[in-house]
Amino acid sequence: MSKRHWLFKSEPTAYSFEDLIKDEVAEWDGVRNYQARNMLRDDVKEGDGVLFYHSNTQPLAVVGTALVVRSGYPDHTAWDVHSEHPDPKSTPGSPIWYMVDLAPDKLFSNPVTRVFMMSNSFLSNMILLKKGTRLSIQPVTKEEFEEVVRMSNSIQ
DNA sequence: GCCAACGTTGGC
DNA sequence: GCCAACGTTGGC
Repeated sequence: MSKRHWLFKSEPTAYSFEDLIKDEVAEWDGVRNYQARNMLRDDVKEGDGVLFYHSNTQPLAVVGTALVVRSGYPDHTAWDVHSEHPDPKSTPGSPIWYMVDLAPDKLFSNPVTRVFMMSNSFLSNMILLKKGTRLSIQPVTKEEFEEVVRMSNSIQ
């Protein structure tokens, strides 16, 4: 089983990369989209690499990398009526929603902006850069992951 | 099972 | 603030 790579979106006003650094480990809870759920439940594994992207902000950018430190497990906030995203249909006995745990890896000294990424033809197949995609958990290739890291290092 | 209405995401 | 692109809901 080789390591996979992902891109996780987060609105920094809700949860930023700085928050992740402060917290050291975060339960990536609250994902309520079936496509993203399936990846969290089945495919996102401990040790996988994550590009951490800030959405709905300025500048839009990948701001660092993170590591998956726990593979998919049931999102217990779903059956907590006081949580941000309760779902009464999900129960401990038959969970619907899943999450993983993330830890920060590298904070980019220079964020890789969406505009910069769009200028790089190597990244043209990234789901993030396609029009209208709202998926908050996305697979990226090893090459795309490494290219974004390289772009960050290339910025003066 | 279809599809219109509605709500949300998120770039611009 | 606008609106395109989706996902979900619910009437039929």
